[in-house]
Amino acid sequence: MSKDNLLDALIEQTKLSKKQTDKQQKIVETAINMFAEKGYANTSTSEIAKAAGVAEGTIFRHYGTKDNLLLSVILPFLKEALPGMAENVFKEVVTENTLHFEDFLKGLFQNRIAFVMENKEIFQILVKELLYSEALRLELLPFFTEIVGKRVANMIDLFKERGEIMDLPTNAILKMVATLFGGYLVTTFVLTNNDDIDVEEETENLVRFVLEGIKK
Amino acid sequence: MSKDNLLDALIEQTKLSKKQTDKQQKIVETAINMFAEKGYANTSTSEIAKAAGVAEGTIFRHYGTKDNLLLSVILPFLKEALPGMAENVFKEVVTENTLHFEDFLKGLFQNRIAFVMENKEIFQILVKELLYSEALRLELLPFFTEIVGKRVANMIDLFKERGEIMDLPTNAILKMVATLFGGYLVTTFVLTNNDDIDVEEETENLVRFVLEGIKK
Amino acid sequence: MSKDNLLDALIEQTKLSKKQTDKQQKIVETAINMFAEKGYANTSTSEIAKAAGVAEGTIFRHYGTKDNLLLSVILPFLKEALPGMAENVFKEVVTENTLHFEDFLKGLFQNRIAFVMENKEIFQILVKELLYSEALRLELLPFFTEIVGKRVANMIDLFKERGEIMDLPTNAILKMVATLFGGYLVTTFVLTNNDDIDVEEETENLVRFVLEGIKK
Amino acid sequence: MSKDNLLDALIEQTKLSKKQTDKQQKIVETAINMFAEKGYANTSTSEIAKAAGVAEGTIFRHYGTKDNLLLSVILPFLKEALPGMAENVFKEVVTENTLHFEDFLKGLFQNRIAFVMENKEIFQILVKELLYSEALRLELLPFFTEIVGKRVANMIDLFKERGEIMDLPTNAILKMVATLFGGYLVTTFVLTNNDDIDVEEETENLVRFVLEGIKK
DNA sequence: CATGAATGAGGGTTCATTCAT
DNA sequence: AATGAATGAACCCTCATTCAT
Repeated sequence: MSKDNLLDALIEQTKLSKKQTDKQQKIVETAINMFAEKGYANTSTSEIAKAAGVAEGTIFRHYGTKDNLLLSVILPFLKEALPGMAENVFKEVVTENTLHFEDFLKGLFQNRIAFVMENKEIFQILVKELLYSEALRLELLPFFTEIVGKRVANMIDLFKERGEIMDLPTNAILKMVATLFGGYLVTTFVLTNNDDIDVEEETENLVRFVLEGIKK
Repeated sequence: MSKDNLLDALIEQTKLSKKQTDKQQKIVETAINMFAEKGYANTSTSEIAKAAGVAEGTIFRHYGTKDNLLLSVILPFLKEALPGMAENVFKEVVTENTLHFEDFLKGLFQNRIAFVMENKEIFQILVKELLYSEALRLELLPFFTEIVGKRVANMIDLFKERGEIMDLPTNAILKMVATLFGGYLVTTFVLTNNDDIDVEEETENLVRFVLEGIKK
Repeated sequence: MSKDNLLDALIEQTKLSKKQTDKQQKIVETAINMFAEKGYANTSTSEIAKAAGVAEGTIFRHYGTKDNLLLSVILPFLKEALPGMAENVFKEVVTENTLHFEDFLKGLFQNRIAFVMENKEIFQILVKELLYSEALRLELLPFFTEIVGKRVANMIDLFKERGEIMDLPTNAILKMVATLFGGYLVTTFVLTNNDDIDVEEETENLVRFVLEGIKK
Repeated sequence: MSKDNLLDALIEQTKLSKKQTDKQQKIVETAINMFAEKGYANTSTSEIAKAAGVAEGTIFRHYGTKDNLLLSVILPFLKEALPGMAENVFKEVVTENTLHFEDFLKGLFQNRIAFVMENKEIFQILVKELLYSEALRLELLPFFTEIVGKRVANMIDLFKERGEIMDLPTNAILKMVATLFGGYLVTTFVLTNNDDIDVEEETENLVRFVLEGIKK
């Protein structure tokens, strides 16, 4: 990561979104596939160029750096996954029908699983690089905790007040739920490459587990 | 991973365990630190050599390839973590005092957390490379499921019969527990570098969550 | 230098002097600044294009090659500095007031210092590339000796006959004077970037040194 | 120039002077020839490698950087040319036989001309890069003025007191002499590649010119 | 057993130049 | 006339690996 500040890059990119060339699109597409498959460090720009049917120089004309190409792949994903999510998702998910925490959880899980399924490859890249690059980790994790964590924490607090949730520290609850759901996403979409998933059923299982555990 | 069969390598290594030179020990030690910190792909053999106070040739004299050095780092860990665990751990954990599933779970979690804490760096390497290398993934995951999964599944079955656990498919239960515990280990020891953990308390939280969920 | 013959280029250019576009002018201007500052080899056409506010293609549309752009920068300077000088300068400098060699020398030095000061950047480029490019050197130096050297030699001969100058080989005298004056120009305008110079005084010093040396 | 401080590099290098491999020697030799001929910027490391009969990697194994290779070429030259000169040369040159300034000047010129002749190619490199690289210029020129300039200034002062030299500002005199001699070295050994020089005679001419000028 | 010089394939990147628009 | 996307050769540099000592 050459960019010092991911957020700045994110914002800047939103502005710049000049229309892409055909070649550019092909490059990004190819890069996504290859990064997802073999990891960023194990994919060479010359491979990408060849696979994209493009001269290697073309990559650098558009993205300047390999690092930057990675950013160009990740940022649009983050842009939709994080801040966007914070607002839109919760609007979608939390409606009048959300009578119980269970409903909220189902909505959230289904929505996010669907999103990751649609962007599975970028999700794979992100997870891999998050583990491999401390820089990325340091920049992204707090950001994530801040934006997403807080919202969910609020919901937990809300339903704690309504008496639906155990009287444990919100943070502890949040951590458990996040760990489980994160673990689920990584296991399902990165470790094993499950393509046909019954989202409904998986969600059901996750939510039941979160709420009731396994004890009879 | 150049080795076609991790298991063969594992077995072979056990035999070969010829006594290590001082230099060899220093090399492996250094490699562990650097692989854990920067990832396998981002660590060069020359760096390792320099940091270990050893000539670069020495590394190749002992390990032949860089890949092989990685194996030499990972295998002893696996050797203890997997098959060894299967037997010894369960012996330790499942005693006459294990009256309830809760006791089993506590014992297992505590034992494994302790083990990972003792081998944190190798665990980091393993997780990172598991994501980065499909070869490693393909070889290790089934192996893991087979050896460890089965044992735990047996325990679940046992306590299902005793009426302590919900009447859900054993696989589903296993998956939830594994996802949560795996997610916990990765989050705690790879994503964030938590050094001071109250194992007792963390275990308590995990077990309670697994058993009862969060619903009041 | 791709052009085989600088003189031909020079002559040709004189004819072609078609009116320049605004863009063209901006390109040349910018090129002069950047070549002078960082040297020809260290300045890329894309840098020039960006700094000139012009598309990179535009440079090549007008100048064909980077080499040619360099020529387009240097040639007009040479055109005025060399053949032009030979005639005009000597007309200006050698008048009825030129009673003594001292007067001639003062006039010549002042005139040329003024000229270089007005074209300092191109002079810097020329000196640098003269050293870096043997082709340019081979083409320019004989030319220079021929055109300028001869004229000055004639003057030296003239004043030798008048008994004002030592009875040494004209060539030896010429070489000394040229070395000193050339060294002066390079030191002052290339090596150190002296901006405020008392031309009068500097000339005075140079001339006195040439004529009388430093011995009491 | 990546090294921030040429002096530090110079000092450090003196210490490190570990014995060179045959290949190393060949590399430096070849680099000297090619840098001198075509300039640093126009010589590629692959060319050097090929010409030296060495793998390109070998260059970088020993010198790390192309910049560093340049330094390895220049520094030993400077080490002998500058500080060494300051002491040794003046000891050689200024003896009891140095009755007059003329003697000093002859000694100095002859000695330095001989030195440059012996190291003609490195001298060419140095001059070229001095013009091309502002960094090098900024670092070297003050250093040069300080070490060498001062010594000569002292001599000038000495002979001014003895009444041998005109009563002009020492600095003005120094500048003239330096400009002439520097100009002479550059013209003779860089601009034109004079191989057979009658050092005796050239020195004679220079000294006479410095002392008496050209006026009858 | 240990060294470290040497290798050469490959990596990311730059750049002058071309050409369709 | 002007653009700027595209090119591909060349550039500097890294690295796992080999081998003579």
